[in-house]
Amino acid sequence: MASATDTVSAGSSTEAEVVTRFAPSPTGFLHIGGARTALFNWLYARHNGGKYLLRIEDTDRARSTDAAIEAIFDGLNWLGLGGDEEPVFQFARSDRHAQVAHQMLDAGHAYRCYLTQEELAARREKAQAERRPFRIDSEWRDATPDQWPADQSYVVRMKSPREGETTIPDRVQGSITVQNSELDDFIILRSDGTPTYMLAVVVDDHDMGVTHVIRGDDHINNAFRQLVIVRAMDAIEGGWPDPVYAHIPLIHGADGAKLSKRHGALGVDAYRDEMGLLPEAVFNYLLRLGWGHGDEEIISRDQAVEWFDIANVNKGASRFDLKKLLNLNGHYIREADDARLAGLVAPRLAALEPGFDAATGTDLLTRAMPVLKVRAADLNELAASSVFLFAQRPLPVSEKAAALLTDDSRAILAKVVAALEAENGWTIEGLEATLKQMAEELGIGLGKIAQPLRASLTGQTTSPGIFDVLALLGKDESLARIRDQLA
RNA sequence: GGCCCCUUCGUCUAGCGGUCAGGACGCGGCCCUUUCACGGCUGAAACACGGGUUCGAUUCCCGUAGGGGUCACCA
Repeated sequence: MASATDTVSAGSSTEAEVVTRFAPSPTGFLHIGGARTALFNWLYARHNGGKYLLRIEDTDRARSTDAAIEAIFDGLNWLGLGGDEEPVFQFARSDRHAQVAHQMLDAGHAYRCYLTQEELAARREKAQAERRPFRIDSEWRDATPDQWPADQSYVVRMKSPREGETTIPDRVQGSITVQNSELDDFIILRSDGTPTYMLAVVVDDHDMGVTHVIRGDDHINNAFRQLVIVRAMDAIEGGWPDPVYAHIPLIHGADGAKLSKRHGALGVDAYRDEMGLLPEAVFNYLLRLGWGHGDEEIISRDQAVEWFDIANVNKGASRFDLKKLLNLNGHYIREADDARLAGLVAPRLAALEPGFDAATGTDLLTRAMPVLKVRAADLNELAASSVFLFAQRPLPVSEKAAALLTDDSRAILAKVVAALEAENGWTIEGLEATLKQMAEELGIGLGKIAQPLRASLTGQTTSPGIFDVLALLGKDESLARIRDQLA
């Protein structure tokens, strides 16, 4: 059966198909670094017309949680980085992992090691005390079955090569060479018979047909160990080619240190919910972190798929810059559809202004969006700037706005009321003409009218253009708000 | 500490032997302007250091320094 499958796939076009995968462990939310790894995998697969798969590495039963799994899928879907097939859950495949381990055990590529954790710890300490590097050198490596203790548990270790060197032609980092003497006999099956990550990854990647392993460069050292397994299996049954490795640099915090909770290793849900970012902005920002295409900054999804190549991925780590992310977000907000934005802003606005009811207010919110969105960098700012539209009279007036409402300006506002009452069309153009004419007649700048007017209409010193505000609020509400400040 | 990797403005990057070292964010100035934004123009700002190779190095090689990653019966 295996040979039949091989024969079919060897000559078919699927043999050359690119298959990538994103394999997070569900021990926490999907952080920004993981999101970028997913993005690069997705992009590479799309660019090459291949497949992008998801695998949940939940073999650490103590630390894996369903909530984390949900958070990861949620985050990926938000960014449009869901897998092309149903995700694989690693833990469910432990029997197959163990099976492969035993194949290697039987073929002599791995061995039963009866060293206890206590013995290992003692040796490690001793080595440290003598200040010499510690490397596991198990006396069980070449033990014969008759030497195996009767009822003592054991782990299964790989017989890593001890001579020569191994070179990985990494697509991002270039050639990476390590002396095989640096490789230790790592464990593939724990004493309770469960597989370790090192084994599971290799087996799953093989079984899922993964051709390109694109992951953080903190896995570089693992690649050499994983290759030991790959080559052992290839020697045993064939059909286990070395995967193409591409170790992408990590993302650091603004201070250059490893990303931690303090500077941005938040879950992507935080970027969405707390910071009010748009997925396309995060997508674009992450794309430009460690990768570039000439002078291009604003890059759409389709454009990214067309341009992306691992060859252009930088080797050095990059720092996370929230300012630039926000700038990008502002750009995408300005480009976003008004109704969509209104929908996103509604819940935030409801939390800020009880007077807002999504059922009745979304229409006005949508109509206001064109003038609101040009001055917001995130959804929170957008919500805050739309509060005035739904605030209940009499409006709360900020300190700065109150300072604008002097006796002189109230006198002007009284004239404004009179002029506006006579206004019929209530169009932006009409209102503008009326107030500009009034300013001219009074021999004052338009600002002398606009600022107090803004204060009375919005309770703030900043807002969209004053004629837009008047038009949005409507005649009755506008006049009522102005009169509130004259009383 | 051993091993592996990295190094262009403050940050993200372009560059792939000969460029006034380009763009973006941020910062300064100017313009637009009823406020705030947006937008436009503009300014300051970088090839870590030392050796080579070469007619010529930001670019190739080797050191140094700095930074990062990794050294589990975690993933």
